[in-house]
Amino acid sequence: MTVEVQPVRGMNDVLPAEVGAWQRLESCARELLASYGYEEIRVPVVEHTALFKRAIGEYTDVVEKEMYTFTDMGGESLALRPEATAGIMRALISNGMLRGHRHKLWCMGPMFRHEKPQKGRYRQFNQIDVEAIGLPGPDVDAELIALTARLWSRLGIGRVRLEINSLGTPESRHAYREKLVGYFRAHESALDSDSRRRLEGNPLRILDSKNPEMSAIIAGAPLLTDHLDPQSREHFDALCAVLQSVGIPFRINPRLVRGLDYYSRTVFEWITDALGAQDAVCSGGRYDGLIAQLGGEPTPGIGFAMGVERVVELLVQAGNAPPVRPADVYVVVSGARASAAGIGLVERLRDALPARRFDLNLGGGNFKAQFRRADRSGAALAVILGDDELSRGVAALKPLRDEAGQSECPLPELAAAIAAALAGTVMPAK
RNA sequence: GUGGACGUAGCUCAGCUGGUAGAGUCCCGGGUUGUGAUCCCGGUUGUCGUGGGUUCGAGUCCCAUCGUCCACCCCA
Repeated sequence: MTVEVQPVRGMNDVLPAEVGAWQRLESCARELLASYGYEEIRVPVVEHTALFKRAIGEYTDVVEKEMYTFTDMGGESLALRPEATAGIMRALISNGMLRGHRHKLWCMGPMFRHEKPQKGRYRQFNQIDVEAIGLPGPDVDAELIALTARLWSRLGIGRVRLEINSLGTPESRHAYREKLVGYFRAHESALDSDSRRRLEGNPLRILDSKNPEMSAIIAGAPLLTDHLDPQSREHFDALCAVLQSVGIPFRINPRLVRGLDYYSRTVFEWITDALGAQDAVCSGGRYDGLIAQLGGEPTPGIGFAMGVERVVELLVQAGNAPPVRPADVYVVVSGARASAAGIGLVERLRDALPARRFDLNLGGGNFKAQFRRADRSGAALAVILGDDELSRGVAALKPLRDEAGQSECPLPELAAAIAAALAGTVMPAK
């Protein structure tokens, strides 16, 4: 295939056969978020590069090597958003929405990261992003997690489990980080090359290493959980208590750290064993310092991002992707007069039965071909209108999915007859 | 960014130690001058991912490149 008709690497089409699973997730999430009092916000896909550097952290992988950055014609450095939180916080500040107000917001759309694609990891990918602003928690932390748990159960997704941790305040995390670096420096000869590199940039991530040879040394490392400041400790204990009281199982993972710099205190991650190496389905945490860091009035916040492609994959694997819904009625026309009258007839049927799906044979074709199309369309019922029927003021009705015979029906009664014939079939969801 | 596997019809795939590309499916037409899933008959479809090289001759061997998948890394 020539290069210009290939999609850009890591950027995928969602085809009609797959789109049902996306719609189910989207409508389910919309409904659920509304029921928890969250409002939708839409923000640009492009922001100033500096915003992401400030928010996410200049020395994170996301900013350092994964951002789609470009200079626009005015000479400004802009970037395709690699995540949504920064843009939403910017919107709250630029629209003067803080001033002590609380906001519960969600946002859905594409994100961009220049990574090497693999299963569950794409260069353009979609997230459902949920943010609660102006609430210090831990009550909102627990509610947000409960919301995600409810989404899984509504979608019938079972292969996920929850891990939580607390990163403490920036101060306590900084103190812990010193201690951790000291420990790893003392064992530097035992570290692999990845871990040595992280010692400078992000020593907390060493704890997350997948290298089995590192597990012994990691097991001996000081734990973040043991170095929390008293308020963070209390916050975290309260969160755990609420989760227990509402019956959401979780595992405390003291090695759970997040990749973006802005997180503090509560972090959580829903992980799965069904997606290969990309096991994070939905993750987030508290970012109490972020808004102030961006120049807004100091305001606490917590949020999470859900990987839509990953959740859709789980939905499909669970067998809960809705099947493509075929037409209810296929209309076969024959002869010049009937062909011309066909569209008028179907338009009247659509007026009478707005929830039903009508597939009018388009593009001609002989009877055999039209019936073949009718069959393959999956329609339950064929309506046949030929010049003969037209001149007698009737149409023929033929059930395609059972052995009931063909019948004729006067045109004025056709809609009622179709409604009766389809009575046993599923009406489409709105 | 690093490593491994793989690219043959729209789709799923076959193609021996190099000899000039095949099956199923799909689609279209006919058998049935107005009746579909089966059956029978017929038909269309390929720069063998791309570009070089070796050879009398390359889908097959070599090199490069692009793409897909998987893992590392990173993360949703």
